[in-house]
Amino acid sequence: MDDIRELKRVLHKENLRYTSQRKAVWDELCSSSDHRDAESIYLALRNSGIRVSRATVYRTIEVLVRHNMVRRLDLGDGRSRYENKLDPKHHDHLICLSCGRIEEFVDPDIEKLQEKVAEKHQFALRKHIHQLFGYCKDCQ
Amino acid sequence: MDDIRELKRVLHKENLRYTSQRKAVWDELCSSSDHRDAESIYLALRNSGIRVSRATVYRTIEVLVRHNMVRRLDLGDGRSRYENKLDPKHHDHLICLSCGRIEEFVDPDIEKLQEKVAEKHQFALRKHIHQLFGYCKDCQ
DNA sequence: GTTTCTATGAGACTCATTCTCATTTAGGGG
DNA sequence: CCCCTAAATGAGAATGAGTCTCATAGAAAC
Repeated sequence: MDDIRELKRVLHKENLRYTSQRKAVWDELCSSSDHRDAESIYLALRNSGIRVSRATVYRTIEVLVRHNMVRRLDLGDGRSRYENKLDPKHHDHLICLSCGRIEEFVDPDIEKLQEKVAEKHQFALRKHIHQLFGYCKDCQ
Repeated sequence: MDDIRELKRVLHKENLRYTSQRKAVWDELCSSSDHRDAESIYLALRNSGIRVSRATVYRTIEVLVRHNMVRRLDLGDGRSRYENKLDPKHHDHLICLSCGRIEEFVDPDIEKLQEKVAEKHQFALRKHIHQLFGYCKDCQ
């Protein structure tokens, strides 16, 4: 991956050091486009022999989220999930209540309507959460 | 409040007993249309002299949510909020990132588009979370 | 290489929520 | 009204995701 450049750029900008652990966490988040929780990232790294602690995984994710390289998702089960956000196309999520499967959707009309709602309420919109919960076609 | 009837009906339907604690939690949730967390409900009841435990507050809310009398909100700060849902008009939320103020919104067009998205993905839609985060007019 | 100052790891800690289990209570007979 | 039994409750222990602490390791500057 050459997205390492992006990581270096961001760390440099904040006067943070480029370390093997920060690289490893970012690589792991780039290696799949899944919705990963912190523990699974921690375990994946440990299992591939990388010496890292949970604290560092959390601390690194924190930095990545702050710099918009990673998006934090809350699926309502008490564990945050993270997805690599370098691929810049915005999307929201459909979540199956039975099997947990996650599908992504984009709807420009909804996006526009959201902006109108915010405007009407005089809110300066920064982000949104839009999640549809139901049963996927295999679970109905 | 005469919504006590609704509580009795639901408890009866599930062969659960009508207790003073369950009544108190439900009353408290009806007494304001706010977005309350479990601790504030617990404290409000204790302060008005009602003998109840945190466990019972949580257990009762669980029943109320299961029976659609209460909606659970997740504002992303690690504490669930609850709102009385007897007043049946559905709404979603605008949340101020600075002062925490919550405004409600309804947009029938968005609701319709959501259904279309679910249909396109062959999901049987059960519920959704739609939250807009930004800065309210006082905080900008 | 030495200095300096940030990053890390291990494990303690926090805090919302859930669980356990001994005790109390609701509610249907008698 | 009282009894009986299963369900509900309270107190506090347990859980689990996430954060904090602090001694040590390692990067960057000199």
